Amino acid sequence: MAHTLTNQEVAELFETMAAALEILKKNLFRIRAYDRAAASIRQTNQSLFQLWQEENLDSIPGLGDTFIGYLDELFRTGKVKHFQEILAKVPPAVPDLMKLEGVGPKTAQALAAEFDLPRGPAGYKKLKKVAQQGKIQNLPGFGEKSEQEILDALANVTSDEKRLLLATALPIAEDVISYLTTSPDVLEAMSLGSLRRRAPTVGDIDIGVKTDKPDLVMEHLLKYSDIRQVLATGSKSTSFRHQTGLQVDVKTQSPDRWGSMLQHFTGSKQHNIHLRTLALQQGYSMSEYGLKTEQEESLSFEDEVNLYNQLGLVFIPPELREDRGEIASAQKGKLPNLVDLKDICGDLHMHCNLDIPTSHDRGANSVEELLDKALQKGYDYIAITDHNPPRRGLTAKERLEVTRVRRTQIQEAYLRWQDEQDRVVQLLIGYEVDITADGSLALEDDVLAELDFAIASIHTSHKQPQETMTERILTALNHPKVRILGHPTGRLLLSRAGIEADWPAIFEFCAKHNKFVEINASPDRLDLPAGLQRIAHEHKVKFVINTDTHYVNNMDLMRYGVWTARRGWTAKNEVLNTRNWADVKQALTG
DNA sequence: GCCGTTTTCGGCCCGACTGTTTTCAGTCG
Repeated sequence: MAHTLTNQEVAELFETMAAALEILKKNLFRIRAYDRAAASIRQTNQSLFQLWQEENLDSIPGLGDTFIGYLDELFRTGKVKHFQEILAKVPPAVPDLMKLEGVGPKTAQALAAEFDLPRGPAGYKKLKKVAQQGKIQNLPGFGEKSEQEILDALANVTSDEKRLLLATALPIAEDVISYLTTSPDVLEAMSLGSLRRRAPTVGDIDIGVKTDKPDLVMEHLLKYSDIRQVLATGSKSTSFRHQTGLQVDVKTQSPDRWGSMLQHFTGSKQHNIHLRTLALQQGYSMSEYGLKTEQEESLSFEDEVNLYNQLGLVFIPPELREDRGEIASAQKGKLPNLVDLKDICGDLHMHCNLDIPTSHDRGANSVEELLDKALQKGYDYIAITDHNPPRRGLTAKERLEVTRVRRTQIQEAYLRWQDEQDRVVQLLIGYEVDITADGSLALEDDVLAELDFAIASIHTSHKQPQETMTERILTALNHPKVRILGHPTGRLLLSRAGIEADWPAIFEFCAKHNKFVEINASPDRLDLPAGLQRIAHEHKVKFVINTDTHYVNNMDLMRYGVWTARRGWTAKNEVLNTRNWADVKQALTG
């Protein structure tokens, strides 16, 4: 009987092992190997368990023969004997204690051993008690301040650990940046880290400031009104907890080293480690300040392009910096020509507010409002794709009837609107059709025949087993009217994992039958995820980037879809809605 | 314990900040 574990659970296990080995003062590089493997597992989109079943675990960087052996044992038996032996040697409370801010393996070990702390909430409770009694400050290596810090960390333990959607964090960062730039000493300020890499969710906000007067900038920053608590402050770096609970790190750098600082704090960590290893091979030691030769000569960089070039690489866009092969590709000068927001010529998935029965939520705005916005954005075409009429409560005949009425109403509104414009915005009329649990579409063929095209999406029964799900999707895609697979995995960031399916089989089908795979720009979806896009490329799949607009201003979220596509290494020529109207019309209705 | 346009052995990224320290260890990113 196999034991299913999520990637997160396995990653945590490896992190716990790394901490235990550190406490036991084992070889530093062995510890680092566990940490690297954990990081690698965390950022893998594919299920580790599934990869194990397919004997593909060696495709994950950082997993060698030994680790793969451990994982094999873990998935077969639910435990790893070697891990249990190691973990038995450290107090059981250590992993929980390490979740506290400022508490690492050594501190956790010292506290757990001294006070005989149990694991979980009981351990936190006892720790709080001894801290309040002033018993911690008397331990060697501890003092009054570290005791207080432990109390502060305990107070934050529940509210912490939160990740936010990219679209939630970005405006917070933009507010801090706009405050910073009110100081004349700030020459430039921009978000770095996972925010700049446009990761789907972010755990903190990193901001870089270009300045010649770092002390004055930090002084200015500490007066920012939304600071809840200052965590650390110096002239190079200040960290604070924002009112929202999010941690914000602000770093300063002089203009002559701005490029190195951007690179360093944009990360990712794994990308930087790889890059520094490459630098070492070329005789440089690399840091946030620049490169140093073996003769201690320093090279500084005002911008990132020069820095990458110095290492023999073409510039790597931030979205690619995840150590997923981008460094090797940049050495060969072979990075894809990534799609850009300005390449987008239209939006092919949006919902309007016509009073026609729909199976899911209707849009909030009229056809004319959507067209106005499309014109304003310079689009050449849009598609209005409301949810299909429901199966319950309507007869097949009524579904056909409301579909015809809808089409007439949209067309009349469109013609009236277009008549008043100098520029043409082309319009397609479709539905977003539910893929029902058995793979049939939620509409009859004669209703589908009324449409220009259909997007097929899963909105129910997300938990079907992989084989059923795959068959279900392939059956739906097989209908000639269906041209787009909408929000393919159905994931909702921070709340729902995506479906399990045989993606290579689905992608192969899509490529062969000219079906387009949607990259949904809705900030809580960002679906198809980057890792699956990479697999889709291998099968020569074409994509379409859509906003799935329900409120007219959602059309401005297109940039999130483009960023997601870029993170998946998707090039302009792989995206349908970068093409002209004739191509799009042919592709969706031909 | 991983990994290889130097290698199947011998390397393995770099620095800021903090607290408790008389020169540094621990934590974090």
